[in-house]
Amino acid sequence: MTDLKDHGKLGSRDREILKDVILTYILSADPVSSRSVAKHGKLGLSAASIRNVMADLEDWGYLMQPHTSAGRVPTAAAYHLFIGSMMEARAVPAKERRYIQENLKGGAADELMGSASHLLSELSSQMGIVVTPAMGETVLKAVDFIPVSGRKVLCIVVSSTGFIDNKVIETEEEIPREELTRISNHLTESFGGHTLREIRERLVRQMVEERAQMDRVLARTIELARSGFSVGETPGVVVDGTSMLLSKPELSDVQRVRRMFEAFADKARLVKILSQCIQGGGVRVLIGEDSELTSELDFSVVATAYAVGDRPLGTLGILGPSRMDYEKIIPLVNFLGETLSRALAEAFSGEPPERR
Amino acid sequence: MTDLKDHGKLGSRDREILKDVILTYILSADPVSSRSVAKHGKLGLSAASIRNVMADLEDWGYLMQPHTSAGRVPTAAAYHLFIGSMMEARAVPAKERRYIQENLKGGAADELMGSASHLLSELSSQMGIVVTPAMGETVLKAVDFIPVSGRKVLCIVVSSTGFIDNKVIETEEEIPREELTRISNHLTESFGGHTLREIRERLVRQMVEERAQMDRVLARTIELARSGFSVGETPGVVVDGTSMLLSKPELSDVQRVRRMFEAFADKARLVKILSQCIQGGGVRVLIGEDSELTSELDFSVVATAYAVGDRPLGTLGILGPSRMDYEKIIPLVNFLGETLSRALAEAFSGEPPERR
DNA sequence: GTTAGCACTCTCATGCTGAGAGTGCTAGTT
DNA sequence: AACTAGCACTCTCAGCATGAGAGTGCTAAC
Repeated sequence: MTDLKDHGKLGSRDREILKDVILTYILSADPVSSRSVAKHGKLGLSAASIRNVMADLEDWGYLMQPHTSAGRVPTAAAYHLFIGSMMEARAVPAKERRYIQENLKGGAADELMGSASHLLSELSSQMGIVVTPAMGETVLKAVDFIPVSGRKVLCIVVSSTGFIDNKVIETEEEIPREELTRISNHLTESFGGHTLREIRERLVRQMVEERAQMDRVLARTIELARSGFSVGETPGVVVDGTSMLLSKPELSDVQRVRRMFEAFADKARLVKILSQCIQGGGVRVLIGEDSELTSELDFSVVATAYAVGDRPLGTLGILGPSRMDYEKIIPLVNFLGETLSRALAEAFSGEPPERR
Repeated sequence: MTDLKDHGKLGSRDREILKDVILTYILSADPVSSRSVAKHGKLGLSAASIRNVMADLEDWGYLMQPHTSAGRVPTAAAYHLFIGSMMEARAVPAKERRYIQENLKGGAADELMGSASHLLSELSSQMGIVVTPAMGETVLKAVDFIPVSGRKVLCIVVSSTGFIDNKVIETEEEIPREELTRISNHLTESFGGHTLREIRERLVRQMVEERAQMDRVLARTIELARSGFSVGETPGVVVDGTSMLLSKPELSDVQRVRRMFEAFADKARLVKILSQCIQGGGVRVLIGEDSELTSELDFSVVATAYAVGDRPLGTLGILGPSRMDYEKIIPLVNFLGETLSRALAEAFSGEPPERR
C-alpha cells in the first residue's frame, strides 16, 4: 500500500513490537491494543510509546485497524515478513512425529492420501488438502484389461507408486479374454517404467509410421492403450477437516461460510492454488492477496510438494484463516510432505530409503 | 405427543387445512398464519374458523407454534401424514429424466456414484448422498495380483458391477510374477459369480479340511485370497451439494451449521441412517424423530435402495431440512434409484435390461 | 356452525444511553 | 531527543425502553 520498500527501516524495536502483535493476534483473534503489548511484551515500554510505533507500522502497511479505537491487526505483508525473517519455527514434537509415521505406514496409495489429509487437519486444526497425482504423469507399473461385456473393456492402470485408476472403454470389435491378457502382459512388460503420457505419444507415433504393415494384434494393442491410458488426466483432491474451520471466529458469519463452501466445491480451483506450490522445494505460503480465494476470505495456504525420487507427484497442505500458527504449521506441513514422499517411495522400492 | 391415534378423526376440512399449511410452509419457511390460509386457501372460510381448526390440529400434535402469536409450523407427524396420504407426487419432468439418463450412462461404477450424488443434489437443491456397496457383498468378476516389491502384493478386486477395490497385502514369502498371474486366473475362473464373503468362507473351510495334503500353490492361493478378499468391508459414502444446505434459512445459525458438519464427518453414521432404507423396496422417508442426526437438526432423509437384479447394492438419497418439497423429491429419488440400478445392470450384462 | 371484533401476547426493529476500550495528541519529564 | 502521563475524542457494544406489527384466543352475535 504505502512504502513497503523500506523494510530496512524497521528498527529492531519496531520488529519486536510487530512480532508481538502478530503472535498475540494469532493466539487471541482479537485486534491487539498498545496496552496489551506494553503489558505482555518483554521490552519495558509504556503503552504510549508502543502506540507511536504501531502508528508507524500502520503507515508502512504492516498493521491496520478495523475501525478507530479498535486494536490493530496484522496485514498480509506483516505475515510475509514474519514468516520470512522473524519467525522461529518449532520443530514437530517427537510425539506427533511418531503419530504421523505410524499412520502413514504401508497401505495402498489412496489410503495414504486419505490419512495424510486427515493428519494435516487433525494436527493443525485447519483444513487439510492433498492433491493426488494426475495419472498421466505417473510411471506405469502394470495394466490390466478385463472384459466387461460385449465390446466393453475395463482398463485398470497401476502406477509404480501404487495409485490405481480405471476406465471403461469400448473397442471396435469384441476381443477375446486371452488376447486381452496377452496384450496387457505385453504392455506391462514393454512399457513399465515410463509415464502414461510418454507411452501414449510413442504409440501414436508408432501407429502413424507403421500404419501400413500393422497386424491386427498390434492395432488392437494400440487401440486399447490409447484409450485406456487417457485415464485420470486431472488430479484429484482429498479434503479433510472442513468442520475445523467452522469453529474459527473468522467464520462466525454464515455468508462467509457459504462463500467458502462454494469456492471449495470447485475442486479445480483448489488444485490450481495448491499447484502454485509444486515448483521449487520446501514449503510455500500463500497469504491473502495471492489468490482470489484466499484474499476474499482472508485465508492462507501452507503447502509443499511430495515426490518420489526427483519426480514431483502432487502437493499437500493446509488452508485456514491467515491468522494461524505458522511457527507450528510450516514445520508440520514440511514434515508431512517428507513423510508422505518416503511412504510412497517405500511402497515403490520395497525397502525404506536410506535416511540421512 | 397427544392423541395421535385418532387420525381417523381428521375431517376432510381439517385435512385440507393441514395440507394447505404444510404446502405453504414448505414454500415460505415462515410459520403460517390462519389469515394466510384463509386468503390463499380454496375453501372460503374466515380466518377465525381456520384458527379453530388449527388449534385442534395443534392439540392433536400436527402443528406447533414457535411462540404464542407466531404462525404455526408442521410437526414430523404432519409430514408423515402428508407423505402417507395427502401428497400428490409430481412425476419427474421429461426434461429432468433425460438429463439424468444422459448423465448416468456408461462410465465406470465409481464415476456413476459421483454423478448420481451430484444429480441428486442438483435437482433437489438438497444434499445428495450415495452409499457405495460394501465390497464383501458384491459378486466377483475378476482378481488381479500385482507384485509390488519384495513380499508385498497389490491385490485388485473387480466386482461384476464394475466396482474396484484394492489393497496391499504382505505374503509370507516372495511369490514370482508368473505364479501370481496363474493364481489370479485360477481364482477369477473358479470363483467368478460368487460374493467375496462366500469365497472367503469357502476357502477357509477348504483350508481346514485339507490342511494335511495342501500343496504349496494351493496354500499360497488361499493365503492371497483370504487377505485380498477382505477388501472394503465397510461401504463408502459419496456426498455432494453440501453448500446447497447452507442457503436454507434453517441453517442461518453458524452453531447449527457446525453441528451438522460434525455429524457428517462421521460417515459411519450416515451409512447407518441411509441403510435403514435398504430393506423393502420403494422410497423411505425418515423425518426428525427417526434418528439422532435428523431430530436434532430438524432434518429429513429421503432414500431408496439401488440394486442389480434382486441383489441390493447400496442406498441413495437426499438429506435436508424437513421442510422440503416431498412431492417432487420422492419421485426424483425413486427415479434416480431405478436409473442407477439400470445403469449398473447395463454395465454388468452389456445390454440394457428389458423395460416394462 | 360460522364469523366479526377485540384484547392480549409475543417478536422485532429502532433509537437512545452509558460504559468501556483504544487511540492520537500534547505537554511535561528524563 | 526519546519517553511517558494525561486527557479528550471516537467508536463499539450491551442493555433498555418503545412502538409497530403480526397472530392468536375468546366471546358474543349471526
